[in-house]
Order: sequence, then C-alpha cells, then structure tokens
Amino acid sequence: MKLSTRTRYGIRAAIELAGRYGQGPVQIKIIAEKQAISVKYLEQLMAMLKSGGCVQSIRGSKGGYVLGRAPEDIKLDELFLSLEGSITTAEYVEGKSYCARAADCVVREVWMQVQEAVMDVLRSFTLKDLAEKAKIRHDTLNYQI
Amino acid sequence: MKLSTRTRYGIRAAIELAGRYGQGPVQIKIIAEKQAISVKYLEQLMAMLKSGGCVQSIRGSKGGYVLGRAPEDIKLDELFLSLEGSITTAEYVEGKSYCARAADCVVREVWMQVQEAVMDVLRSFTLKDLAEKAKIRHDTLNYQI
DNA sequence: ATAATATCATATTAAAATAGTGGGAATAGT
DNA sequence: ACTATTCCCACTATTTTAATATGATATTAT
Repeated sequence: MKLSTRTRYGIRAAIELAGRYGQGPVQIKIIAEKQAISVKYLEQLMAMLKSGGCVQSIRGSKGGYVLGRAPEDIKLDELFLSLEGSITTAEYVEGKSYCARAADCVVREVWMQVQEAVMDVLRSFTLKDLAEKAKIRHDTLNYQI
Repeated sequence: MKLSTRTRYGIRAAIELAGRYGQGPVQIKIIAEKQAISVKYLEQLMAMLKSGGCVQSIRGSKGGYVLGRAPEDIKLDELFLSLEGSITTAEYVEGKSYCARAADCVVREVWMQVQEAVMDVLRSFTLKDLAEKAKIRHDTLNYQI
C-alpha cells in the first residue's frame, strides 16, 4: 500500500496539462522534460489517463494531449482511479459472498471505510487548485516576485 | 497502493488473538488454521506485529502469542503501521526539502492528507470492536441463535 | 507524394515487493 | 532427555513496478 511513482508521475503530468489548458495540445516530450519523467514511460501513463477519460489525445504532427474537461472539473479521485485502480480489489470490497471467515467479513468493512476516506480527500482537490498552487510556488521560486 | 494480504492476514490474526485474550498464549498453528494462513508465512507477520509492540510472544513449550495490551486499547492504525508501514515513504511526505519541482511539492500536501485520513479511519477501530463483531457473526452463522 | 511529427501498440527487461517455503537453533515446560 | 514452541535466516516463486525498445499508424506541413 505504497504510493507508486506511476500515480505521482501521472498526476504531475495532469497538473502540467492543467497549467497549459486552452493553449492547444501539449506533447509528451514537453511534459516529460518539465516533470523529469521518461518519455516512453509517460506514454503509458497518458494512455491510462486517456482510458479513464481525464485526458484526450490528438494524433499526428502538432498533436499532443489535452485535458478531457476544464481543470476545475477534474478531481484527483478520477486520476487516481485511472492510474492506480481501487485500493482494494473489486472482488474483495464489492464481493457479496465473502464472509466465509467472520474476521475477514468484519475487516472488510474497515477497508471500505478506508477507501471511502481516501476518495473523499482526493475528491476535494481539483486540477485547477493544484495547477494554480504549483504556478504560484514556481513563480515565487524562480522569479522572486 | 493495493491492500496486501500481509496486512489483511496480520489484522485477522490479531483479531483471533483478541478473541482469545485472557486465555493464555495462542500458538501460531491455531491462528493459521482458524484463519487459513500458511504457518510459516504467519510466523513472519507475527514477528512484524511483535516489533510494532502490538503482540508479545512466549517461547518454548506451551508458548505462543498474546496481545501486548487489552484489545480495547489496540487500534488498527498501529497494526497497519507495523505490517505495512506508511503509505507514503517517510522521505517523501516528511522530507522538508522536496520542492525541487513545484507540482511535486503541491501534490505532497494531497498525499499527506490522504495518509491522515487513512490513519483516522483505522484509529476509529479497536481490536475489541472487531473481535466482538466477528464473534457475533460467527455465532449467527454457525449456531443460528 | 513525401517527410516530419506525433500518438499508439506491443514486447522485452530489470529491479523491487509480495507471498510464500524450508531447515534448523534457541527456549521453556514436562 | 524429550517435546512443543517461537525465532532466525536463507531461499524461491510470483507479481508489480518502472522502465526501455521497436515499429506501426495517424496527421500535418511542404
């Protein structure tokens, strides 16, 4: 139950897209460079985000990636699920007939609550929030405003 | 960020101990049998729980494991940390000088909140709670009270 | 058309974490 | 002494993570 770089990279990439929202497609190599992620690895992460519906792609020359919706409408829980999946496997939490052992059955309720709590926190952040915060810090750091 | 069997098994083993609290040491093979976990694997999990201070061991014949404290004083967050460690690595969340990239720095706050939320949920459950619930269900299932 | 620029798809690899297995030493009760 | 138990360490197998590599496919520009 460690946080994977997959998820960290993926969310950072999405923040990068959010920061450039409305400025046309952003190429993977731009994101990879800015966020210090391998281009080929990032390709796979973008594919996951795309499957999840958070981002869209434009193929061919001058193509790249754009957010599927406005940054203020994309919350982190959605990105997280696209990249990481549920923290508990579907069979485990959602499975109905899993109460063979009583302890197992009881603990299942705990994990369901944990999962809900995680999702609640992630739902409270939008890409817009994070992109703006990152911008402010970035500016502060680099240009000493 | 999937839930590992290590943690699921470990917590179930602790519930088993809680259900037998005050009845002397419980042998690993008893727990393993009741909870359908490999004896040798469980040995390692018990060692982790022991290091974390949640359980104590008694060596030699008629030995076994007992809870380190009363079941009502042991909360799940403690067991979780013993088995799984922090969901984010210490360097990452607790590291101070990690703001090389602005996006990274901003997202760090998210993971800190996630971690706190998880711990809050786990802190709201004691082993006594779970052991009792498991017992009730067990009885209901087996003896049709 | 052709070339250039992208994503897309798939396979392979390396390292780490997870999930176990096995053999015996140390310890305590009888 | 014998037995039952934890303890310790090493080993293995499987899965996941984190890439890397190669080439196909789509789109635009010239």
